[in-house]
Amino acid sequence: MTQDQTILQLLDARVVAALASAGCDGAAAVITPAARPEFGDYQANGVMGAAKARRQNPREMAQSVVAKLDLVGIASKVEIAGPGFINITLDPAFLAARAATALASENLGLPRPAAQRVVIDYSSPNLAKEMHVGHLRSTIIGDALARVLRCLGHDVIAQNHIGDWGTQFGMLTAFLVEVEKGADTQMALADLEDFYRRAKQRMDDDPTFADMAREYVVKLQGGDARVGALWRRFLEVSMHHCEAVYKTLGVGLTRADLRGESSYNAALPGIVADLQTKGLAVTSDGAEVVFLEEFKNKDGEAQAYIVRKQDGGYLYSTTDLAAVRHRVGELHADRVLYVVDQRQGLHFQQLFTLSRRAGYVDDRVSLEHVGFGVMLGEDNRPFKTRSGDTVKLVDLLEEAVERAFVLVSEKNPALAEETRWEIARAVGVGAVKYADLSKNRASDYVFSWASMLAFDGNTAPYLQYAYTRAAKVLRDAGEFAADTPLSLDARVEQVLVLQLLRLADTLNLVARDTAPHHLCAYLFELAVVFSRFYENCPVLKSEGALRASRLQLCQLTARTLKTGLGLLGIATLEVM
RNA sequence: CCGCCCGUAGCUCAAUUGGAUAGAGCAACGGCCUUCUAAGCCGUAGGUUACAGGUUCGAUCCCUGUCGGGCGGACCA
Repeated sequence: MTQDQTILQLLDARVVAALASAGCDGAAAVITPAARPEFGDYQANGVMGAAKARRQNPREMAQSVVAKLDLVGIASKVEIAGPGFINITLDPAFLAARAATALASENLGLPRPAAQRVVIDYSSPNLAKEMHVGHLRSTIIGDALARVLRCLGHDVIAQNHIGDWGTQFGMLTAFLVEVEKGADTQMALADLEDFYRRAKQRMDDDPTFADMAREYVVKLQGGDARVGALWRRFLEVSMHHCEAVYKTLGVGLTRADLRGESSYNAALPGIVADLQTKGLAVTSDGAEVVFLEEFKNKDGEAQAYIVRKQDGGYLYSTTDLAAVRHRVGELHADRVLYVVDQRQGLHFQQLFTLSRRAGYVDDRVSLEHVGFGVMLGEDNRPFKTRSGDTVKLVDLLEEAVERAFVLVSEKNPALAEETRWEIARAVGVGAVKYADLSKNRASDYVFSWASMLAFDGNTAPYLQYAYTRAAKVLRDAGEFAADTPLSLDARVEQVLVLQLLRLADTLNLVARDTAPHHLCAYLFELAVVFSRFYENCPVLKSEGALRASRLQLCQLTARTLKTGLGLLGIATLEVM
């Protein structure tokens, strides 16, 4: 059983109807949760705007809207305040009934909108190197969005657009041949960063090697079997590194989601030829270039978007054009999300403009660059360690788990060591992910070990802790009548239910704005309200219908926290 | 030179897209464990939302300008 409307949507529909009856056809209701407790539970802000547009007195219009407003069985109080706000307090019996429906539902009563096919391009590491902290954001933001959109009933196709093609693979495969004379492949590639550095060094030191590397690029691109085999071996080892990180992170990407740059290689000449045929690409200084007048260069002329270099090589512009054509033409995407850092904003604007002009994407398809800010160091410069390297993702996660283990052992020394490690993994990795996901993705943010590895306050462990508290109460309660009508007498119980019932609105917001931090904020607020309830409303010590009612609130809270954290890719624990 | 993003409490971040008295966490200070896990709860303090104008019933949000940061801008991605 699912609700066909959230409370917010229900109120919106009712207020819109009332506005229409009051002579404001088409006016928006603008419902939001109440800004302050004394304003009730929800407020409608639309009257002021409607009155302004019609040059009428907003207070009077609010009067006539409220007179037409039918909230029988929904609200216990409707008031007009300030310049024309309509404040709505919901009837506790209505809340209780909605909560009961959510409890009885398999999926917490989440609505299922008309499903879209959504292609999400995320993670997309460069396989020439090891994943570093910079890859964290794309990976976990994309993963969270994929989970949320699937939960809402959309058909999500993940595309891990790995960097598995390009000139550096000539150098790497050539170097692989050299090192294999001495050691075995696994050993040599145990540390990819090191391997890359050594290969680069050879390039700089030895002209003969550099020539060989260039020759290998040509061979690889020409389909040479031997170099191709080396390339595949290298990728295999590199993918294992990535998969280890995905496993630790709890990210759902699999081999089936791989669709690397190399897979578009064969399509690139066709893309350029097609752009030429359509009169979009022209030869300029030996390169194939599309001039887009939407974008001006420094002389105020149409800016160049190069799709083939002078030397005949292709660029990521070409690859991305092939990819978007594939995603829309063959995967039939209604919406394509690119979870790629903000610096590539201009590239995506050009890509989107050109792919529409070339007819690869029609107007019904939404192309969205889900850009995120770069990670900065504490000096506000792009994040690097003291030695100038970036921090490897595996090292960050390992550090987080170890610190969490120390803490778990302090708090709960009686637990078996293996159990403590299990908790430490969920807590440590959860903390890192939450620290990142809880921030607005658009702005740059400062990397700090302290805040990534914090376990108090607005952090994943706080949410996990709230879950274990609810779970423990339920375990200790034993059997209870789970269909007892809810009695929401205490205000804190009403507020808890109100928050519980806002999950669907939150997920809609996350899906619309591609912004997982709204879900973090929601879950934090839920945990705060639950903790307040937990402190003020004894559950196991209460009796009869009240006990059963409170146990159901624990149950709905536990399920909501588990679901919500699950959508962020963060594990919950029965004990911590 | 042009373009995009950003500037909010000491620090790290929010603010449901123009709504009411700008909210959290950390750090600081004070209180609460013979009552379901104190990774918790309650309280105090902390703000001219970079600055100056403008638009209107109302601006952190929109417009103009200034200052300060980050990033892009023909052959890396």
